[in-house]
Amino acid sequence: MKGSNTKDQIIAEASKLFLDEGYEMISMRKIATKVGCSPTNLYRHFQNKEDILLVLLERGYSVFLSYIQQAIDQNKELEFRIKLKQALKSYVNFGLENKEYYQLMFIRNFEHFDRVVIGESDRMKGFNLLANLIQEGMEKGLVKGDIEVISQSLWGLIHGITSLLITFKNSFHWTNEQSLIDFHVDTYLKGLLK
Amino acid sequence: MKGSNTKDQIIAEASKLFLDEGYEMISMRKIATKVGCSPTNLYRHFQNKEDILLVLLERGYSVFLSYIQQAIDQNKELEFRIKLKQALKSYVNFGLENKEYYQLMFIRNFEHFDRVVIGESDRMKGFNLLANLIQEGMEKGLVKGDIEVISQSLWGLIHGITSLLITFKNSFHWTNEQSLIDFHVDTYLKGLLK
Amino acid sequence: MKGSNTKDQIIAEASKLFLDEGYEMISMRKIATKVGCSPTNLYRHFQNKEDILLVLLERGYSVFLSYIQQAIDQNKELEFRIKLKQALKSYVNFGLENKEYYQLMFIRNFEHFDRVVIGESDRMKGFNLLANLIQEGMEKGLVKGDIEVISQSLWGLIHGITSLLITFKNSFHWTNEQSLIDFHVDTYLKGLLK
Amino acid sequence: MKGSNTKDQIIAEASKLFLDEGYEMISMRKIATKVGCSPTNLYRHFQNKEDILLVLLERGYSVFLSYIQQAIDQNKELEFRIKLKQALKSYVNFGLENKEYYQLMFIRNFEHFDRVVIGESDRMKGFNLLANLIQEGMEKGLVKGDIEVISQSLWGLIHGITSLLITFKNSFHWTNEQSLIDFHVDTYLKGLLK
DNA sequence: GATGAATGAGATTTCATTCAT
DNA sequence: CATGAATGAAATCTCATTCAT
Repeated sequence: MKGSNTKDQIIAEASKLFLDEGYEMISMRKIATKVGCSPTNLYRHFQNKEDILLVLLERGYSVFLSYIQQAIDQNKELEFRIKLKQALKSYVNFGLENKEYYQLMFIRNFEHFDRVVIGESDRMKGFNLLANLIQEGMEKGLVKGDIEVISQSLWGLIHGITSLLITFKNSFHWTNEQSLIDFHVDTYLKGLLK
Repeated sequence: MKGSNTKDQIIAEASKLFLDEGYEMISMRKIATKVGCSPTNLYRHFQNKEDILLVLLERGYSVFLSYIQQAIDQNKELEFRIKLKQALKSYVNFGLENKEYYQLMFIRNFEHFDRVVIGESDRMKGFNLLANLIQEGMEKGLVKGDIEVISQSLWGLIHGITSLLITFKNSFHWTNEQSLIDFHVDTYLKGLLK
Repeated sequence: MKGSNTKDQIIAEASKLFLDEGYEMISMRKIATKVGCSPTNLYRHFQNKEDILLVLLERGYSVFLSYIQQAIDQNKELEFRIKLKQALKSYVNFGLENKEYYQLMFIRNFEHFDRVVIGESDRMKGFNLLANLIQEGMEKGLVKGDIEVISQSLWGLIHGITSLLITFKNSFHWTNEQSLIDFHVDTYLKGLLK
Repeated sequence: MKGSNTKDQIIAEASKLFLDEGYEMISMRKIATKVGCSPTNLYRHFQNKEDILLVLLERGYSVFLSYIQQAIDQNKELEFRIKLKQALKSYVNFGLENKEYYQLMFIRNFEHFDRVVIGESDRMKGFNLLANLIQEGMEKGLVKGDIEVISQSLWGLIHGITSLLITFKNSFHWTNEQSLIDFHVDTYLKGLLK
C-alpha cells in the first residue's frame, strides 16, 4: 500500500485529538506521544502543525464528496423527493460518521490560514452536486423560488442538526438520531416540495 | 457612573477578539493591548482568562433570554403560526446581532470547563420558552408529533442558518439575510403546521 | 498603649505565616488578606516586606534576651549546675514557645539582608549571658577547657534539639518534650561538669 | 560517557544556588544562566523546579546513607564507644562535606511537597543504623535509658553543631571545626556512657 | 488611616520548531 | 526513518510596590 504507516497514524490520532480538545489545544508533543514517536519525527511527515490540519481537511473534503456523490449515483433513477432526501441524509451521515472531519470543515473556520482555499476544494464540488439536484427539481416544476436561497436554506437545515449533534453530543439528551433526522428533513421537504 | 470602565472595556474587546480569532488564540496580552492597559491589570478585574469567558457567557445567556422573552411577550395575542415564527426569528436575530455571544454559547462548546454549567443557565430558560410554545401548538392541535423530536428539530433548523451566517460570514456569497431567514422558517413551518 | 492595632495584627499574622510557609512564599497580599486590610495599607506601617521581617527579628531578639536574663536572675543564688541547666532550658523554651521567632532568628539566615546586623543585636547579648555563666564555672573550677569551644558546643547542644522539634514538629514521633530536653541537657552536663 | 552532561551540571549548579540563596529565591532562569543553557532546556531534564529538588534530595539521602554505613562497617570490631563516636562524627562530616544536601535534608523542611516522602527514604535507613548501634550499647549494658529518648537526644546533639556550622558559617567566628566536634561528642558521650 | 486602580518585572512553564547525528 | 538536545518566543499568572484619592 502507499503512504507510510506512521503518517496514517499521525493523521488518525491528530484528528481525534483535534475533535476532542480543539486544534489550538493540541501540541505537536501531544500528537507525538499518542502516536508513540518523537515530536521531531512529525516533521518528517508534515511541514508543520498547520500542514497536518490541511491534510486532514483535504481528506475530509474528499470523503465528503464521495458521500454525496454516492448518494446521488445510487438513487439516480428514483423519484426526485427520495433522491433529494437521500442526498440530504448522506450529508448528515457524513458528519455523524466523521465527526472530526465535519468539525474541522464546517464548524470551525480555518480560512484565516492562507493555504486553506475553499473555492477549489472538493467541499465546493459537494455543494454543487446538491445545487444541481435543486436545479433538476426546479426544471421539473417540483421546487419553486430562488435557487441560491433554497440551496443556502437547505444547507442551514442539515448543518444545524449535524453540528448540534456533534458539538453537544455529550451534554444534551438527544432523541433517537435517525428518527430525528428523518423528521427534520421530511418536515422541511413537505414545505418545500409541491 | 460607578462600575469600572475598564472592566466593561475588557469585556467588549475580549468578546470581539474571541469571535475573530478564537478563545485559545487570544492571549491576555492581546486583550490588554487592545484595552490599553497592562496585562497585570486584567487580573484586577477577572480571576483569570477563563473568568473573562465565563462573564461573557453569562451576559450572553442573559441577553439571549431577553430576546426570546420579548418575542413571546410581544406576540402573545397573535395567531400561533406568527407567534412561533417570531420566536424563531428572534433566536436567529439574537445570533446575528450578537455574533460573539452566539459563537461562544452555541458554536463552541466550553463544557469541559468545570465552571460552565448549562442546566441552570438562562440558556436553558430560553429553550424552555420555545418548548412551551410548541406545547401550546400541540394542545391547539396545530402541531403533531413527539415534542422532544420537534423541539430538537426546530433548534437544528434555526441553529443551522444562524451558525453558518456567523462562521462563514466572509467566505460565502450569502443572499439577503432576512429573505433567507424568512424563507427558511416559512418553508419549515409550512411542513410542520397543519 | 502605643503602636497601632493594625501594626500589631500585621506582625502577628506575618510571623505565623512566615513560620508555616516560609518568608519567601508569603506575599504582601497574603498578609493583607489575613489581617483583613488592603495590601497598600501594609505600606503605611512598614516600608516594605523586608521591613516586616526586620521588626519581627528585633522583637524576637528582645524576647530572647528577656528569657535568658530572667533565667539567670531567678537562679542567681543557686548552685552552678542548676543555674546553667536553667539557662540552657530557658533557651530551648524560648524556641518552643516562640517557634516563629526562633525559626527566623536561628534556623533561617537572613544576613544577606544588609539591614540585618547581628553583632549589635540583643541576640548577641543573650549569648554573652551564657558565656559569662561558663566563665563563672571555669573560675569556680567546675568547668575545664577552652571557653569558646565550650560555648559553641553548648549552643550546638541546645540549638539541635530546639530546631529539630520546630522544623520536624509534624513529621516525627517525638517523645515527651520536657523529658527529652531534661535528658539531653543532663547527659551533656554530666560529661561537662566535674 | 553516557548520561547527559547537562543534567549533572544542572544538579551541581542548582544545589549550590539552593544553599546560597534558598530554594524559593532561585528561578529556573538563574539556574539556566549558571549552567549556560536556555531555561527551556531545563525542562528536558527535569519535569519542573520541584523535580530538581527531589532529585537532589534523593541523591543526598543516598550519600548520607553511605556515610553512616561506611562508618559502621569500618569500625565493626572496635570498642563500642569508639564505634559510636565514629558514627556520630560521620553524620557531622556528611553535613559539612555536603552542606547543600544537609541543608535541604535537615534544615529546611520540604514535607509539604507531596512527593517528598521520608519514611521510605535512605534518610530513615541512616537513622536506623544509629538506633541499632544504641540498641547494641544497651544490650551490652553500656547505655541506659529509653532508646527513643536517647536516639532523639543524640540526633539533637549532632544536628545542632552541624546545622550551626552550615547556617552561620560566614557570620560567626568558629573555633577549629574538628576540635569542636570532638569536644562536643566526647563531652556528651562521657555523660551518656558508663 | 485607608483603599482601588494600576504597573513593570519576573516567575514557571509550554509551544512549534530546528539541528546534528 | 528516527531521535535527543536544544532554543526563542510566548503563554498565564503573581509579585512587590506606587499613586491618586
